[in-house]
Amino acid sequence: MAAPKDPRPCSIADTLALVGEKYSLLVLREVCLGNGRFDQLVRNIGAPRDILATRLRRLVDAGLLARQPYCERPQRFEYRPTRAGLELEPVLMTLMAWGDRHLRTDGDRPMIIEHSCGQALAPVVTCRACGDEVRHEDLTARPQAPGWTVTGPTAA
Amino acid sequence: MAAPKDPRPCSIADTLALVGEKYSLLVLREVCLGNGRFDQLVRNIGAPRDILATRLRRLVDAGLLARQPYCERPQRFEYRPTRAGLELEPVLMTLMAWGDRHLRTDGDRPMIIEHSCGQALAPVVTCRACGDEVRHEDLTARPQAPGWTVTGPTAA
DNA sequence: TACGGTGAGTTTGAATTTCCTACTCACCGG
DNA sequence: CCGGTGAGTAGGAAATTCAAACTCACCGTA
Repeated sequence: MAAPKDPRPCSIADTLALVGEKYSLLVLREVCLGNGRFDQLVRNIGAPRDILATRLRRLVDAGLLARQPYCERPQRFEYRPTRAGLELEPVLMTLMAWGDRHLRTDGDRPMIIEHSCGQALAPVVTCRACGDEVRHEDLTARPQAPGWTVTGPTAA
Repeated sequence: MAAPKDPRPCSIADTLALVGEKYSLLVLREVCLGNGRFDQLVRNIGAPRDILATRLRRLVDAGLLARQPYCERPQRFEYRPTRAGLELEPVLMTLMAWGDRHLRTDGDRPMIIEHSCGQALAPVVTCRACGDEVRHEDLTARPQAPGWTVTGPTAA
């Protein structure tokens, strides 16, 4: 999934090169839920075992997961999210919200995340500076590196 | 990329089944930037033309993109994001922010998005109800459908 | 001590996708 | 007429994925 051909330096592409392969983000979902054992992951994600092993290695190497023994004799391991891995959780929340809104009719949500404020979590992406919700019309792309051309009027 | 084996109903998995294939989110990046023409996409993304054609068909079918003629005689088309497609832009912003933070050293960001408030956009995922930034410790998973087991103490 | 079971993978060969290059088709401009 | 552009399609080689079986280490129990 490395992108040797992508002519543009881009943090979206770089991030996807790490977590954009099939199953990778579902692995993150599971470890964030606390289901970090190999066979749990196989069952819950439905991925072939060999592919899962490959993904796990990659995520550990990238520093998104840590492989921790949870019992010596017999050695057993559990995958847990690192700080960096946890920082991708908002992406998962946002994807889930999008799917709930666009892929499901009405209130048949398979999972609700409860926030500490007591409400069901409805994630909103906001601007740290002003606090407003991020909307397409409010964004303007400012390329900082060569390789970018932005044709649209408002861009982002 | 359909997930016939995934034993869990999950909006994250469903959303990724739609936009999780290689290049799909980069296509969305480009169309959000206004670069919606086929050859632009090929150049900017670095995808093989046939794969790109497949992805575009899929995204149009899913209602994330619209294929609009921008000139008759010779017929030429441009892909533009629909409302639903634009609603995935926050996901892109969040992925970009993560990549900027974890995959790059210091200030070599390839792209800065300027928000209408005048500041460089730093996207933060917040809870719509209370406005607080979403943090892992504040989340609890409440499965609504069968097929879910959540082992972790705090989950999400 | 043998027997079946679990966790965590690895191996193997077939099925699927991707990749790359070339090709098409419609048109335009000189 | 000639070369060039936009938007794809075609063909075969290369890389990935898949499913099922296999390994290895260990545990509980009978």
